[in-house]
Amino acid sequence: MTPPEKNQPSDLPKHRVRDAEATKLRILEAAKKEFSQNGLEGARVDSIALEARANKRMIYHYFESKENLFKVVLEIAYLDIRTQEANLNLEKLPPKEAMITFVRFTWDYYIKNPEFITLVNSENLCQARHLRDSPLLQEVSQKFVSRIQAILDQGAREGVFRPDLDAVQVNITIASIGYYYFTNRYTGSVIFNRDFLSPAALKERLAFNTDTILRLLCL
Amino acid sequence: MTPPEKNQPSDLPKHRVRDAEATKLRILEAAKKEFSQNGLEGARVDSIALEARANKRMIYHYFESKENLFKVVLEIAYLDIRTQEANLNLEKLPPKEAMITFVRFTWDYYIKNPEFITLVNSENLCQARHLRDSPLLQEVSQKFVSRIQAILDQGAREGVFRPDLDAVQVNITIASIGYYYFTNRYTGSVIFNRDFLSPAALKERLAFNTDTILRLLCL
DNA sequence: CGCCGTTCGCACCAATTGGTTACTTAAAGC
DNA sequence: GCTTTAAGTAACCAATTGGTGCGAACGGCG
Repeated sequence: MTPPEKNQPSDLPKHRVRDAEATKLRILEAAKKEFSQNGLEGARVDSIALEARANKRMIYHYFESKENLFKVVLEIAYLDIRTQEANLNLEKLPPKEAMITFVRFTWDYYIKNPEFITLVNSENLCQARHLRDSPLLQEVSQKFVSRIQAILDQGAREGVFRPDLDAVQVNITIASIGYYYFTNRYTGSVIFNRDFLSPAALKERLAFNTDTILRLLCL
Repeated sequence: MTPPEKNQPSDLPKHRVRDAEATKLRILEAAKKEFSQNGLEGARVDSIALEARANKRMIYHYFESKENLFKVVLEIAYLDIRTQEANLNLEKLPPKEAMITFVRFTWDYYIKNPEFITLVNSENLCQARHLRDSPLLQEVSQKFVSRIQAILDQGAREGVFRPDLDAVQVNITIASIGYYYFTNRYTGSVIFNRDFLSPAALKERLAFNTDTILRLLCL
């Protein structure tokens, strides 16, 4: 009797075709999942290898150590959110619309990329020792802050925003009111006896957050 | 030659006096420190025993397992912040002053109890499985929300606050703008190239947060 | 004083962990 | 085709981990 899945011609072969890049990507994807679910200490290298359908030896071949693998995963995650944010082209919008869009983008990003938050939490638990010397990340972040500052300044010039708003403070506030909601959704659900992730709750919270930020920014 | 510290008569004796309560307390204190520094998975039972100057066997005797020890530590931490908050007697203050005091209290609590934040983060990493069934905590939290709601309602009646403010949303916002600042201070310092914990930065952020909340609450 | 439960300490275990040695095999270059 | 380089595998290891078995000793009670 032939195997039923004939439409997968020798799919999942015993000896996979050699493809270093694909293997690296699978490892990175599996590592992101494992690290975000279990933290840096809780993550198991064997689990990552299994999930990536790669041999454990390959992980050490490509990424040297568990710690370094975490560092790479984290850097990619940071670069991703900054890249997507840059692609919003906020500077082409009126300041108020730009900030509303930015608040919504940050919110949506957390929803679509829940791993990001737990990865950042893990990095802070170990005092950011992995990206302490990451000049690329610092440069990208610097540009990011400058873009937000330009929007705030433009808004002030147009008379819709308060003058002298600090982009760092504003950005911390925007990130925090979304970040906290998601990172603490489990304890929050217990304490406040609410489902934090119901569509209604999500919609209500985003509206609340947008309102909070507009009240903070506008004259 | 006699030992110099005569004022400590046989302090740190080889065979410590038997005191179950004191031993439990030392274990809990050491556990809080270890869990908050290394997370649930990263924490080492041997380290806790060493730090507590107790035998590892005692930890399992009094607390059954590492997981249960974490649960007890976490519950105590939650009860502590709620107890201190209740002792503020916010209801005796005018609504606006009450909320300003509450924002400052939350902020100060995070500064004085940095372990609280990392413990909560650890609990959320494992989806709050330890305090999922903690009726005591749920009851305390319920009263806490009611107190804040009473203040918001009173403020609305007096015409200083907007009507129909949701105490849960407001409280999440107040907690978040402080919590995020501290939990992400390490990655934040790298990304924004600032010292998040300098006295000037702390003062500025508290002022910013108080302003943010007043703009959110007031008419 | 002597009993006995509680408090404590040592040595130990089975299981798991991150990481490695030694080898095989596919594919790119000539 | 043949060689060389790199991709991939399996078995293994030393160290560490959460957790225990068991005996010792302190101290309250009768």
